[in-house]
Amino acid sequence: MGQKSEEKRQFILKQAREVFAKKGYRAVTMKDIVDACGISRGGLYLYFKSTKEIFLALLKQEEEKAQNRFAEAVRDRTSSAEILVWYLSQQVEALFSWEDGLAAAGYEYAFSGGDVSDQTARLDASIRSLEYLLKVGSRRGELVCTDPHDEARAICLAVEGMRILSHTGGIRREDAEHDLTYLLQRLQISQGTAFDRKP
Amino acid sequence: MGQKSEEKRQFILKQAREVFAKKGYRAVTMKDIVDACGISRGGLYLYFKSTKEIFLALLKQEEEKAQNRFAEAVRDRTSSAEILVWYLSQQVEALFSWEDGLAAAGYEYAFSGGDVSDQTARLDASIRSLEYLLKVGSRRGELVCTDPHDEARAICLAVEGMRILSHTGGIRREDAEHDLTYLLQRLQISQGTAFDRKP
Amino acid sequence: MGQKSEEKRQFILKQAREVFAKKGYRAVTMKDIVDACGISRGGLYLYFKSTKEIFLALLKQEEEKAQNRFAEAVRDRTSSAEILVWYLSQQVEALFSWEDGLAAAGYEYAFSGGDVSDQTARLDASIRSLEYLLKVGSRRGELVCTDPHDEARAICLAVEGMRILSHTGGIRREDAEHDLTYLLQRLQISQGTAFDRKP
Amino acid sequence: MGQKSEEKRQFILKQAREVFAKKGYRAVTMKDIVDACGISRGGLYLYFKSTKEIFLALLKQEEEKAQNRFAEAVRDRTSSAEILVWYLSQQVEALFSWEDGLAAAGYEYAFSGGDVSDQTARLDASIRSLEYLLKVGSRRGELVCTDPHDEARAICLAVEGMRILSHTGGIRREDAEHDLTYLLQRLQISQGTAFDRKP
DNA sequence: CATGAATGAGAGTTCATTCAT
DNA sequence: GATGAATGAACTCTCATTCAT
Repeated sequence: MGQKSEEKRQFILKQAREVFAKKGYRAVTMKDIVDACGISRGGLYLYFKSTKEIFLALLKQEEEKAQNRFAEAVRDRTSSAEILVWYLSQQVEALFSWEDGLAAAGYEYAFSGGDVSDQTARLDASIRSLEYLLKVGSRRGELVCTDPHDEARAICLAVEGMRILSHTGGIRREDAEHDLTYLLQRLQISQGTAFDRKP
Repeated sequence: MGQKSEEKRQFILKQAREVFAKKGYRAVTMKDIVDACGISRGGLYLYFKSTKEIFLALLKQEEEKAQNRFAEAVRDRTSSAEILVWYLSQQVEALFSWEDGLAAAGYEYAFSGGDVSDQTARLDASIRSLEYLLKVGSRRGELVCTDPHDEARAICLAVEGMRILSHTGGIRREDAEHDLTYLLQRLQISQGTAFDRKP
Repeated sequence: MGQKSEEKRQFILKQAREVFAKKGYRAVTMKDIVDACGISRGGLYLYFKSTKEIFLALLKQEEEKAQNRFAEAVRDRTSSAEILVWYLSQQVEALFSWEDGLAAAGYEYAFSGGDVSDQTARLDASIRSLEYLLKVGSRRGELVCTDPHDEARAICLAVEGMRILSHTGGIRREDAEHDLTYLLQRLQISQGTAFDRKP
Repeated sequence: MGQKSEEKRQFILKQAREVFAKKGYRAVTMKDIVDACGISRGGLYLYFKSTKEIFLALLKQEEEKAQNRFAEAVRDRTSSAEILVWYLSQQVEALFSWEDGLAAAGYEYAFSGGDVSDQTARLDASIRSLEYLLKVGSRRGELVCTDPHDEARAICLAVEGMRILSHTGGIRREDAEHDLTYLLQRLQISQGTAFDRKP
C-alpha cells in the first residue's frame, strides 16, 4: 500500500545497520545489504535506491533514539546532578555497545561530504541539555560550576573524543569510565547522588 | 634503491598527500594518484603496491612531524605553562589548516580496520607530554592541577573531540579557540605567561 | 471478453499511443505503459504480453484510419484533381501533427526487424489510389499525366521522404508544403480546382 | 601515444559498423561491440565511453564518404547530365548494398533525440549539388528543367523515401531503379548521355 | 479480474593489477 | 626502470515477468 511493507523496510534497516556497523559507510555496497537480508537485488531497490538513502534512514532512527535518551534520563529523577550523572554515564556506556555502532559509519559519511546538519544539531542539543543541568544543579547547590556553557562544551568535546577513540580502538571501556569520573569529580557533585549512577 | 628512486618516492608521497587530504582514504584509487603524479600506472606499482601502502607511508611521516612538534614547543621556552599553552594552541590551530589534512583520511583508515597502533601511540605520547608539563608546572606554581594524569587525559580527549568536529564541520575555528581558552583557564595559569601564546 | 475488458483494452491503447509517440518504439518499457495507464503491472499483462503486442494493435488501428482517409477524401468531391489535392495535402499536414505520432516508432519497429507487411500494404494502397486518381483525372482533362503509375510512385516516395524528414527534424512544415505544391504544379492541374484545397 | 592505438580504434569502428548495421542503434550494447571485437569489456572503454560515441564516430566517417561521392562523380565527367545520372544512380545503388548499412541506425539515432545537424547538413549539401547540376545542365541544353531548386528538392525527397523504404523492406532494388529512371526521364536528358550510366 | 511485491538476468561502468614493449 | 594498453572481476541499476493474495 503506502510504502510497500513497512515491516520489510524495518527488517532491511535492521540488517543494514549491522552491515554499516561492521564495514563503515563507503565500503558498503547494495550487494552487501542484499546478501545480509537474503532478498533479491531488485527487491532492495523497491525500498531504497542507494546505500546513502538507507544510511540516512538509519541516522534518522538514531536521532530519535538520542532524543529519547535525555527524556529517559530525566524521568524518575529529581536531582539535576543525578540526571547529569546518569545521562553522561549512559552515553559513555553506549560507546562500547552495539548502540553506537553507526558512529564510525556516521563519521565516514560526514567525511564523504554528506550532510552533517543532523549530527551538528544533535551535538548542539546535547550541549544545551548539559548546560541546563549544570545551571540548575549549580543554583540548587548540587554541584559546583561557575561557567555552565563553557563547561558543557568542554564535557561534550571530551565525550566526542571518547567516541572517536572508542571506535578506532584508541581507548578502552575502563579508561573511558575513569575519564568520565574525573570530569564529574571536577563538578564536586555532593555525595549521595553521584555514585548510584550506573544505568 | 638508488637515490633517484627515493626522490621519486618522496614526490609520489607529496602528491598523494593532497589526494588523501581531498578525497579521504577509501575513495582514493591508484588512478587518482597516478593522475596526480603524472606518471604511468605501472610506474606507481614499482614504488607502492596499494593505496594502503602509500597511506601508511604518509602516516609514518605524520608521526615524525608530531614528535618534532613537542620538541619545538620546548625549545626556547623555560616556563612549563608557556610550553603547555603554546603546544596546545598550536595543535588547535593545526586542526583548521592544511597541516591536519590527513586526519579525516586517518579516521577513515581506522574505521576500515586498518592498524591504529601508530595513532594510539601518538595519543599516548601526547598525554604523557601534557602530564609532564602539568606536573612540573604545578610543582613550580605556574599553574594549578591536583591530578596531572587525569587532567592531561581530559584535555587530550577534548582536543580529539575538536579534531573530529573540525573535520566534519561541527565546530568553527573561533569556537575551538574559545574552548581551548576555557580549558586553560581552569588551570589558573598565572598571568604573564598565558596570553602571549599564539604560535 | 466482456465489454468491460474491451473498454479497458482501448484505454490502454489510448495511453500507450502517447507513450510510443513520445519515446519511439524500442525505448518503451512495460513500466512506461503501466505508469501512463495508472494500472498495475500484472493488470497490463492480462491484456498484452509485450510492448510489441501493444504496438501491433496500435498499427492495426492506424491502418484502419488510413483506409478511412481516402474514403473521406472521395466523399463530397467529384473532380479527381480535387480529391488528389485534398488527399495529399491532408497527408502532408498530418506529418506535422499528432496524427502521425506513431510514424517514428513505426520506422523503429521496422528497423527492429518487425513485420512490415502492414506498412508495405499501406504504401501500396496509397500508390494504387493515387494512380487511379491520376488516370481518371488525366482522362477527364483535369490534369496532365502521361505515366500515372510511375508518377504515383514518384509522389508517394517524395511524401515518404517528407515523412521521415519531418520526424528527424530535417524539414519544416512550410518547406514540405512548398514541395507538395511543386509536385502538384507539375501535374498542371487546371485552375479552379487546385487552390481551395486546404483540408 | 596520442589516442591509444589508432589501428585498434579503426578496428573497433569496423566491427561496430556491422553491429549497428545489423541491430540498429538503440538495441546495440557495449557488450555487443565487445563481443564483435573479441576484446575485454574494459578495453573498449579505453577507446569509447558509450555506444553513442562510437556511433557518432561512424557517422563522421560516413559524412566524409558522402563528400567524396560527389567529387568522384564529377571527376572524369564533363557533361552535367552525365554527372547527375551517375551521382543519383550510385546513390540508389548504395541503398541496397552494405554501403548504406548505417542508414537505419542513423534514423533510429535521430528518433532517439540525437543531434541531427550532420544529417540535415548532408541532405542540404545533396540538394545544393543537384540544383547546381540541373541549372548548368539546363543552360547547356543537356536537360530540361524550369525550376532547378524545387526539382532538386523533389528528387532528393524521393531518394530519401527510397532510402527509408529500402531499409524497411518496403521497396525492392528493381523498383527503386525503375523509379529513378522515371525521375530522370522527366528531365528529358538528351540521348547519348543518359544510358551509359551505371556506376 | 486485479494487484504490486519479488525475482534475476543483463546492461553500463570503474578499477586494481598485469605484462609486453 | 618505466610505460600504458589490456584484462576481468565487481558494483550499480533497470526491467520483463511471475505469483501469492
